[in-house]
Amino acid sequence: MRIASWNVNSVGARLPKLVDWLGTAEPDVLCLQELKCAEDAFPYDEIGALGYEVAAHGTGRWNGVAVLSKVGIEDVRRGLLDEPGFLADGAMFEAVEPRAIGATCGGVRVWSVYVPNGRDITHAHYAYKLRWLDALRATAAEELAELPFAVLGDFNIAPTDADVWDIAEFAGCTHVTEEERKALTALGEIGLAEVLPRALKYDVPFTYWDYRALRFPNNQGMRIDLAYGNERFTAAVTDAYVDRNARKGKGTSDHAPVVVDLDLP
DNA sequence: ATGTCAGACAACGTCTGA
Repeated sequence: MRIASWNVNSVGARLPKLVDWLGTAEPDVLCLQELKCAEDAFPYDEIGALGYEVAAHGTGRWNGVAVLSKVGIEDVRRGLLDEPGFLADGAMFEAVEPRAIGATCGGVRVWSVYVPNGRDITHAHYAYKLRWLDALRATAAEELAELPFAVLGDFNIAPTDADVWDIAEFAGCTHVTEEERKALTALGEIGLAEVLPRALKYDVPFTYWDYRALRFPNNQGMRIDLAYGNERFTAAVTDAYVDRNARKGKGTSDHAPVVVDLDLP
């Protein structure tokens, strides 16, 4: 079974690239992040024509996650256990955002997650990010005993200093702090381990390169799209890689897909 | 060079977020 994850930065804008990629990579299950569309505006027909069922969780302009599957979708769960919301500038109330969706696909329990960015360590969005990660841990802890189980998505955290092109550039920034990395360690403490992908080129399998400043041609990237699985999941992994080819050229996402191959009993 | 995208909006340019 092939399970992948991709932050597409708008499923509408990315539809031609997404259709192409599904045709060549042929994942059985694909976790999407940053749909940037409402649930009912998802391109179900185009994706369904390729043989995928879809479970989407989205409200419009920001965020949005989905699971696509050729091997069935059951027990869909939208949102985390006690998921915190965010009080946006000028908003009257805190809003829970569409950042997590879980589903059982072909006997594997899969979560597609889009962890809050954090913006700046002094910003309320950063505290929100840490609270959100705590809710993710609690939700995973509740579910991971059954079935092969995995959480895949855009974590907006580089697990080690080597996972950014130049750690000196990130002094005092989000994505590389001790607190954020502790949240990843906490996933380990409940029984999840990271599936480490191989790079198709260069040493580090970066998954994200800013559109600006020629970051991709200069390979100034970050490895922030991650996959964590329980023992039953990780023991079945036969290969994992980042498909940086999907980041090449015009009209691409700023993220590349992470692909995990499994040989499940 | 805060350098590029994407989406929404009383809207063909400016804003927010990444």
